[in-house]
Amino acid sequence: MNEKFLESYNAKNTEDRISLLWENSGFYNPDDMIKAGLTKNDAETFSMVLPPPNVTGTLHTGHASMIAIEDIMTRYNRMLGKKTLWIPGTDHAAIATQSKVEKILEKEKLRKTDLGRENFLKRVNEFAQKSHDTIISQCKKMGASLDWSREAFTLDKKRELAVRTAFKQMYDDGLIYKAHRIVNWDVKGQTVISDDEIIHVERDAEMFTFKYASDFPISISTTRPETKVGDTAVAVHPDDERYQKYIGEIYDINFCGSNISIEIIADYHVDKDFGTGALGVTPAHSIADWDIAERNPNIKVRKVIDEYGKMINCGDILTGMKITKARERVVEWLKKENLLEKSETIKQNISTAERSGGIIEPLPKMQWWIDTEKKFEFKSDKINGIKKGEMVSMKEVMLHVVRNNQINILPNRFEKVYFNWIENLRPWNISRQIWYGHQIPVWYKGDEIYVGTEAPKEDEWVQDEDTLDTWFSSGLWTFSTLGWPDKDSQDFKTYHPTTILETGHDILFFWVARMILMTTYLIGDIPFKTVYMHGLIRDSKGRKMSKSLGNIINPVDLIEKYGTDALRMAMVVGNGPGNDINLDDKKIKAYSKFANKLWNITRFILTETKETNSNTENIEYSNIDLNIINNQKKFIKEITLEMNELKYYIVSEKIYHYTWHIFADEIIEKSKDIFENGSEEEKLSRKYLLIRSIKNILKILHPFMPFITEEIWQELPKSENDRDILMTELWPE
RNA sequence: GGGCGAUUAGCUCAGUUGGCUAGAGCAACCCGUUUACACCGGGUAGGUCAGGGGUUCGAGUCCCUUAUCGCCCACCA
Repeated sequence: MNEKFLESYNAKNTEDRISLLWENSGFYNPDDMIKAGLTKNDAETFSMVLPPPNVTGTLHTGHASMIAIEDIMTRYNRMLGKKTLWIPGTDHAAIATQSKVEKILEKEKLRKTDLGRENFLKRVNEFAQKSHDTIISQCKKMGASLDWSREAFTLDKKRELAVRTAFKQMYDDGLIYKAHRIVNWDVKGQTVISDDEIIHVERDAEMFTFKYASDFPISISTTRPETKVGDTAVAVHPDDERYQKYIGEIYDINFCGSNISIEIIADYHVDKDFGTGALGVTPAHSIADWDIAERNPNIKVRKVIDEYGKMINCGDILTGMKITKARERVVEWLKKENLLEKSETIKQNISTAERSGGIIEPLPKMQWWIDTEKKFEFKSDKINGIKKGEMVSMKEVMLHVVRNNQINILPNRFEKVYFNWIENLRPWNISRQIWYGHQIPVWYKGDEIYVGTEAPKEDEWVQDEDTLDTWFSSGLWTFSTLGWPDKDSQDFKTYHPTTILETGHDILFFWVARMILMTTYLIGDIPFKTVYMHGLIRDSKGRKMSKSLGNIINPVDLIEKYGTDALRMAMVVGNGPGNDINLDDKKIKAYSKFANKLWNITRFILTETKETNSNTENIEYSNIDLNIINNQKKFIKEITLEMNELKYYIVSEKIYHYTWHIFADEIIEKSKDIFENGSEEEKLSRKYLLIRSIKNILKILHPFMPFITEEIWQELPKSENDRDILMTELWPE
């Protein structure tokens, strides 16, 4: 018996060493498993991508729990004998990373424009590289059995080809188009963002009720008086008797120094009972009003706010003013002109940008869009219910594959959320006015336009300056990591579609939906069969972990303190799909005790079975022991079923319970009596039983607590039936 | 405004298709140092399963309703 068993279990002295053993074995890579004869060449496959962490910093506890669950899936399936591939990678995260670096530059009193595009990108790349290295080492500390030989980055060369290929195909099919439409403009971040990157924040706002002019027949209400110089209509409900007589009339007015022309129109969108029942329509600076203008094509669009949040094109008084200043100025003017009728404080949801925190200023702009409603020719016969060549829209396919259960989302309730999102999906704005990301693969030369995977050879072609929404490249992730667009890629043929996608429910729309969109369109197939959504990790009081609360826990600190195995168990036990869990130090501590318990169990067994042969097959077991073996088999059968149903949160607890309270408290305790008073046959039988049991326990516990189980396995006497590395063992029956 | 979730022992939570005499970990209390383990063992106490109503032979589990907390979505100016 190795001397280390004379002391308590020491995770610190064990985990890095075991990590190296696994890595050097090469067995994270399914090809090496096959070469070594440990996996059959024609075995069933299990494949999964690691949701690529953003290179914006370090991993948090949420990542740690994600890695724990996914590694359990991976190790379990590997032990089932499947060709098992878990692909690592990181995400460039465009806006998120760029804003992070801009914030760092701010401290140096620098702006990105001071550096210029090239130098700025150099800074971002340095930052991203550092962050990447930290993330990778954290993944390894967690025991993640990721195949590092296949590591990918959303912004590397191979992924660039995938992005450009996808873009070109969508462009050629007319699904990607350039259009002048109203967008969500982030004044602070100086870029457009998509609808999903908006965070609504409730705030107090002043709502003013007034008339444009004393001879204007209808009063309107607004919280944004400054935008009223951009009004081109007043909309009333078609059935509103108060205003019907005015519909169709046009009024030319001088409003706060600006000449405006207002047509009174009817639109069903207007709520008769809200405010005055009449809505001042500002098509250029309100998304809802833009829609009204689209329904009423004679309504003009007048842009009065520019990209810097300043008033433009609106007369001498306001032009050049900042928005907030202009608001005060208009109110002042209204008062002076005696037009203001009412002013009250109301609660209002204001749109802010997820990353910069700046207020969103809707304004019209030329941008690239993806049309999810336009029909295209479907590419394959792989989706039940859609035939090759059939004309379908992305929206339809996205709904179809989940409705007809070709993709299952767990827990099920998220399917409803998913459907609701798709049904209300607007065109997806994919261009960003930032520098870090995939530059749009479009080149211009005068009026000519070229879209392709490479720049045109001749001179004078200038590439579009915008970059793509980061989710465009992550949408391709399940297949861009497997060699697509190379149609001969062996990985793609073998491992796509992936078996499962495990991720947080906060990125259901951002990522999961976009992967389904991209894959069904480009490949004509699903990206994964099952979506498993884990919950958020909160602190011990159930609060979200955030910088402002100062309650962020670094998983590496927890690992230092309790060991990775204990942390993994704490994150898995009781953590069912979709539910948030509170992470308590006490819980992790409990599982570090469990690791020690297992260690002591091993010590006892090794001491008692010194001279026993390690082959436990074909033994004449006593009746008592046969009974124990049968119960153990029943137990393994039971948890195997639950493993297949992805119920790790139950299985982990059951193994804990079995190991401690059945195996240690009952079976081992009674063994002492047998070794003292039993017959020779009974003693021998019991020794074999203990060896057999500990091996089985190590195997079933291995996906959950890989380090300690491997460490013990390495010290156990092996028989010819045992494999050298527990990670490569087969799941017991 | 729409949708979803949670409410089970002092604390954190399990409890899948209705069969439970309702479980686990931590905390508490009592006993125990018999060589695997005091990071331990044996034991005790603690719950009208948020409230109310219903379906059923039977409900923590299904239905309705109320309350509280939380989350997501939404163009109410």
